[in-house]
Amino acid sequence: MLEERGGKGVRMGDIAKETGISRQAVYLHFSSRTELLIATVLYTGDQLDVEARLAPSRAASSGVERLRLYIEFWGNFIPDIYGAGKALMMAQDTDEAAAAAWQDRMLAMKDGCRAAIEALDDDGTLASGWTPKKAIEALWTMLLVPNWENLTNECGWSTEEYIRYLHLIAERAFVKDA
Amino acid sequence: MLEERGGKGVRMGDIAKETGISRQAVYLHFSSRTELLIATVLYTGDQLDVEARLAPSRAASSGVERLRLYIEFWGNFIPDIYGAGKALMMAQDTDEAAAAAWQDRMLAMKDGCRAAIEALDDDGTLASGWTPKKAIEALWTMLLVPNWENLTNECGWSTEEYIRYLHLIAERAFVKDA
DNA sequence: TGAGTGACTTGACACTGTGTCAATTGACAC
DNA sequence: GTGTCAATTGACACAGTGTCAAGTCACTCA
Repeated sequence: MLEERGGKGVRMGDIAKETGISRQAVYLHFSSRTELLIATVLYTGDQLDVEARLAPSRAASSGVERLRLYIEFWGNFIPDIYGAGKALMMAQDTDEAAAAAWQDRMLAMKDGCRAAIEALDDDGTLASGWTPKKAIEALWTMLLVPNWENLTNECGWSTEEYIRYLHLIAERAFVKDA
Repeated sequence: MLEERGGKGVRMGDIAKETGISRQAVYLHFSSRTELLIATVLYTGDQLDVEARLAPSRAASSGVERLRLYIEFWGNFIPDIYGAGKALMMAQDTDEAAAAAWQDRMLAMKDGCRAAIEALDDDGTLASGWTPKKAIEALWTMLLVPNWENLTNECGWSTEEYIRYLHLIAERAFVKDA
């Protein structure tokens, strides 16, 4: 349902109706809407076998390749978690627990950015002007979901275009002589 | 108040209390919370004399300079509208009118991106791999408020750092041989 | 057979915040 | 001295989340 509706307009009552149980029964399984959303995000991640999808980028033989493959992983991953993710993002404004949970997921994504930038740095191919820390933060920010949201929803970019142009930007910004 | 609290937790009753009138009297001036937020964003923009601040970038003698000056303008402008802007962004999720109003402001910002990229294109200095349309959309997305929010709030970047590193990224991504 | 248990149901209710409505007040203008 | 305008007070509707109490139904174990 979250996927169908882009994370918007899914209430506890809707979920109950859809599953054929009462609204109160939903609360017997999840103590709050936020807890349900968090569980959904985590479950979705598990189902999609994140580890397997990350394997290529982890196996990369150079920093540049690692960066490319990580962007490719992420660009293909976002669409699959967007519904639940968006709902959690929206809940952030009013719910501390939701904010912390989403923040945690995003910090996990940041680790991938760190790995890519550090690999570049180790190769001596991190572009001039950057400290690794600043480059990690910049790459991380670029990959945040609202950017993907704007490029796909407002600008009509496909997943392929998102990946292609993020490669372009990231390589020019972060890779020496790219 | 919006500025102080980062756009969060300002209710109609709080505004009433702060101004020393009743909550209902607020509704005599603004028919809804969204209308008040929109008015605040527009008023803030007027107060800050956007036109004057934009003058340098408009007077730029090259595409590269125009891009640089536009980023500088924007980087200095965001902090000043962030409070009201954030409140409007948060209202987007539940309120169509808020979404349309914020969208409209962001489209105005996109015009600046268009001017910069087209100036580059006219100079023949738009980097390879881009169509002007895609470059405009990419630059626009980079400059969106959530990115600034992440870099300043989560990463602790100052306005100066934001501007410096956005210059770096944008020039490498969009300017030929930069 | 009958007590206990666990998952679930129904229905009522508290809370928050937005927005509406009706009746009233006090000041100023002509 | 009447009209008007800005504001007031207080009550209320609405949506959505979360809580609570009482009851149902099936299954298990002694």
